[in-house]
Amino acid sequence: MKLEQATIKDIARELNLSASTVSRALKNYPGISSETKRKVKAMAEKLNYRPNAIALSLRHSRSFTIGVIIPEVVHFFFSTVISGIEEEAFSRGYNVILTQTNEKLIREKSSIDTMLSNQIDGVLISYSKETTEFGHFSSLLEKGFPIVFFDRVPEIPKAITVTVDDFGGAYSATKHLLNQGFSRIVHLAGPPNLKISQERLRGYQAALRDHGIEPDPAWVVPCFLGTDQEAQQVTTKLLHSLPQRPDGIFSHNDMTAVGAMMACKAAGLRVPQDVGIVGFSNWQFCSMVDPTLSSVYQPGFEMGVKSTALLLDWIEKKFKPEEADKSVILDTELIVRKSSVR
Amino acid sequence: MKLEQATIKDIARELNLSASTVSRALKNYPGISSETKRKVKAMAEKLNYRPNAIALSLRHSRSFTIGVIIPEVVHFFFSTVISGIEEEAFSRGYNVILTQTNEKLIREKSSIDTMLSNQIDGVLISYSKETTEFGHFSSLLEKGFPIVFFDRVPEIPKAITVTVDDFGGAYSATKHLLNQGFSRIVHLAGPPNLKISQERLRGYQAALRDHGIEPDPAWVVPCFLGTDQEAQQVTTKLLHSLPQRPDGIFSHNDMTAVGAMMACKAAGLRVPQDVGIVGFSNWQFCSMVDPTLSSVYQPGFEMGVKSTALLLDWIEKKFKPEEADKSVILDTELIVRKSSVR
DNA sequence: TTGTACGCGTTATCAC
DNA sequence: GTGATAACGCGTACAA
Repeated sequence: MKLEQATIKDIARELNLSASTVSRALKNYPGISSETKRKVKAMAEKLNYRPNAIALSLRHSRSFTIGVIIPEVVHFFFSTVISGIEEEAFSRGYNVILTQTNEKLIREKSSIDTMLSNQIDGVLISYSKETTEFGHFSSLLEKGFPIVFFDRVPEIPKAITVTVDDFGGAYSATKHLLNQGFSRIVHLAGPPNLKISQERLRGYQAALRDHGIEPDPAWVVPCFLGTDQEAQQVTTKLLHSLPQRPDGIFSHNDMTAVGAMMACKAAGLRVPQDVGIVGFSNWQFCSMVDPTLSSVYQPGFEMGVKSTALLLDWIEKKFKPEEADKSVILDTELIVRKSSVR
Repeated sequence: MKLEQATIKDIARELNLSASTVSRALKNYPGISSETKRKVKAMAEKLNYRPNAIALSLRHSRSFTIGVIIPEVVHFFFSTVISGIEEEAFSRGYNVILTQTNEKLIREKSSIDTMLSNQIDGVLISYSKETTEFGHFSSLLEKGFPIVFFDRVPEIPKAITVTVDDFGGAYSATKHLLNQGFSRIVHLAGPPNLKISQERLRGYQAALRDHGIEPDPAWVVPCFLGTDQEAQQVTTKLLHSLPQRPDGIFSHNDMTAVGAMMACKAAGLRVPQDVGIVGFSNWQFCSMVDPTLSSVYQPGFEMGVKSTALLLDWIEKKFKPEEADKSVILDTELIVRKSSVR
């Protein structure tokens, strides 16, 4: 059974009017008798009329729909971004169609394809870990198609981006550990093709240097999967392999920070007395683990709102992307909890 | 700048053919010379032709899009369900448009409205905590519009539902606590208008009775928000207000279970030696808290796949909802960790 | 083997 | 104050 939606024609037939009159009456056009308007609206109500957005899209070559492409919904951070996106989009009369790539480049490309088929007006993208070249983005950008990148942003010309201050967040996290008297600080690093990983690494290094410590590459260990299991293994190995046992860990995300914490506890080390730990993102569970985990808060909701606002402004031609650099960097905030204070 | 998509007409013009010939050639209709097909396809490639899904929707009165309405994406459980939904939908050629209600009834209703305007072919719903009457669902169902409910399902006629065995999960969780020697077990209960809450409560009560314990209403405490803070407060109060101190906690979700755990630790009680705790859902962080949290696993991904399969089968008329009860109950599994084993 | 005409729902434009 | 027509992109019954 398909839902038989009443159309303008149905209303017109019932009232012996033309479709155009009905259309005008519904939209309160001048030059329609108020009597007619009344009758039309009553009938629309009675037939439970709902404008057909598909027909409107076809007519206007505008779908009032934006696409969102993210790696995974299960990430707490992305969940909060989504909330921000929906908030802004709905309040401005746009729909949102969402796909996750599961970190696969193929999915990323096919998502864009189907979205274009569906005549989306623009797209918000945070790309996958597999993505290393950006041809599928830049070809669209060159045609003037509105794209705003958030969080995981490519370094290509004309790209409009919304990020957080990853460098600053990493810097203050590391500085905080140093201030607490931790000096042999390792960094569990994210995938190097993501700019956020690079920035967090740079922030870590800068803080060390400013504290008179020359960063040692051996103290930067890859945790590219970003899972707690991986971090647990890596950290366990780390505690034995380095010439000096690390006494601080700055991790590129919270899952890995918790993994590191578990590894430390399993090795008989006390957190924070023996090892100080700081994560990145401030996920829900930071306040639930024991000891509670210090972390760098990223304003996910705000990022969603801001990216969407930029995209819709672009779509609605409230600015031209070439006119000015509209890219945005949002502030982070270090949330100090027990895992890093001794 | 709008993206100037090439249309069938463009291809036709370039090749001095009619639009219909191009259309047929692209779809490999018989009775088109292979030479023409070749030329058309080459030109389609060259112009980067993409069929306009909007036009197709209008023509077929089918959008090949399904709607998904959930309370919140930030819930780990719902995130996994979404993954399952996307998986099944995409593999069968459908798009997904997602909205979250933020537990608001108004948002739920308006979401349905905009989705209907967008001519979705069917909808998957897990309703909000505010929803207590189901007129906005049943009126659609009566018109034969395909709706499949998952997880939070209403008890209305004709509703097709996919749930997990909440009763069974709660029963085995409680039984497990009893078997471990905990006997004064409280239940942190969810909102009573949700059937899942009722079932989890019933499972808890049944397990107690089967163990010769008559359930005491005073031992069932509301935790309707479902947050860890709320649970922490409630539990702290609980530890002092009851005539006998509880030695076991079965909570209706994991956040509240962790809140309870924190309250117990803060009160100087050891988990699991003094108090055994079991949660529900098996969120990511269960293995990250200390002690690790026992919980009832719900197959979220599978739930997404199954609900979507049912919905699409209905849409594609592979079954008529009135013919048979197609509702599905998925098995849960108790994951025993440290918080409940002494 | 290919072309013509029409309709899906809506609205801008021109006509009366 | 209201009606007829055309157009958005596509597919198909019918005609040639």
